[in-house]
Amino acid sequence: MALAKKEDTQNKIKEIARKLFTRFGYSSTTIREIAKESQVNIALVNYYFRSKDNLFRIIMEESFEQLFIQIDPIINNKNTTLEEKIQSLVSNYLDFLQKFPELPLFMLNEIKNKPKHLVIKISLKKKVSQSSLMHQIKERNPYINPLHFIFNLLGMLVFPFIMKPVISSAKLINIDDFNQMISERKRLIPIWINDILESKKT
Amino acid sequence: MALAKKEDTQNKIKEIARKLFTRFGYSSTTIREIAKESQVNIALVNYYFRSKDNLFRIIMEESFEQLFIQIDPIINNKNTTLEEKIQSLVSNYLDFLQKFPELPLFMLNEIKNKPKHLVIKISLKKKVSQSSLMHQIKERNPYINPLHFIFNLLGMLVFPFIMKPVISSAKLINIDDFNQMISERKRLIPIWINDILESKKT
DNA sequence: GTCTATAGTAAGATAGAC
DNA sequence: GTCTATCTTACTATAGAC
Repeated sequence: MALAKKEDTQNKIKEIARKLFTRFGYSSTTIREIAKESQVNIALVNYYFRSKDNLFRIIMEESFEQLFIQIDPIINNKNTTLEEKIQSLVSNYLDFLQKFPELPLFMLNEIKNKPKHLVIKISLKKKVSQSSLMHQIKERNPYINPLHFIFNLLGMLVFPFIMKPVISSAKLINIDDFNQMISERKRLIPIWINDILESKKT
Repeated sequence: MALAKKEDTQNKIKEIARKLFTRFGYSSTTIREIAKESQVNIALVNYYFRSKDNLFRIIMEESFEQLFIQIDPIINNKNTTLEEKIQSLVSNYLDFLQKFPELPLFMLNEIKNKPKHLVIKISLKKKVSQSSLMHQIKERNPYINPLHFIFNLLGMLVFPFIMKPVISSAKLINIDDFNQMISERKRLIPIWINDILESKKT
């Protein structure tokens, strides 16, 4: 009972913290606000997580893993064609981003501001460059650095969500039309990526 | 003479502030640090700019204008073809981004965190949707919402710079290879955009 | 496990001297 | 125009009671 309560409270604090960090960033989020929204005292947050910095680090690591756990099994599946991988990536990632639309901008910005949090991710290079996806891209179009296609694919997926705050503020389109466009992109991005992979080899 | 000194100091403070705000964001930048780097006292910063918030607002407005002053004359030029517009956009914007690589991530993040700063930009909708570029895209491919192409074009241009901190931290590629890739993209993006504009109309 | 109370620090802002 | 000194506030963190 005490244990269950403990797990509950600790987890509640973490999830509130995740929400606030993701929305407002590290510096604009205070332990006070986290405690208040979690309906506990400031001291308790530090009791469970020792410091604001440590709490943030835990959340960053979890978010990072969440971001990459989506794509890792897809890009390293040896039994799928390039087309199947792209289709699967687009579909899974857009679903994921619709659930957590603020995650990419938050992560990218915090990584920029505090590179120390990135110690774990040096493995990223090996993960990406040795992936099955990378090899298949290289095979399909040997004339162009495959990173270009990674940039293009990731950009097509992520960029609308990074622009979302601007779109909302400027009332460029409303939220329904935005979601409508994301649905269309599930169908269109694989076609576009295929087009540019097949593009004239100059 | 006193006037020249005034202009000098005021401007120096603003440029230091711009650098710090752009690198570390609003909340992580302190007036103390701005003053220190500008080699003046805290009081002087407030003397010239009244408050941190006001200084930030001025810099945001200038940065925003700088971002759009690049593209406005290009997308609204009635005497150029779609291909010429795209070529010109890609070339100018990548040059601009190589000079100010941190600007997009900074702007996008601050807009997300403080939407109040976006009052001026409701005109953005009219600017974009009524632009000559938008009409030409619609003409070229009437089957797909032209915003898709705007997303794709902007994403292809901006996304590598938004990813730059991750790339550096993860040592995915080094800075020379990055710049090399940006140069290649000046040539490649217009080709790719043309490909997806011509894509099968499903 | 959870709270109150408080120490210690750092921030934004301004009054007043030069 | 520029600085020193200071007020006020808000933050992180922890000691100690329950």
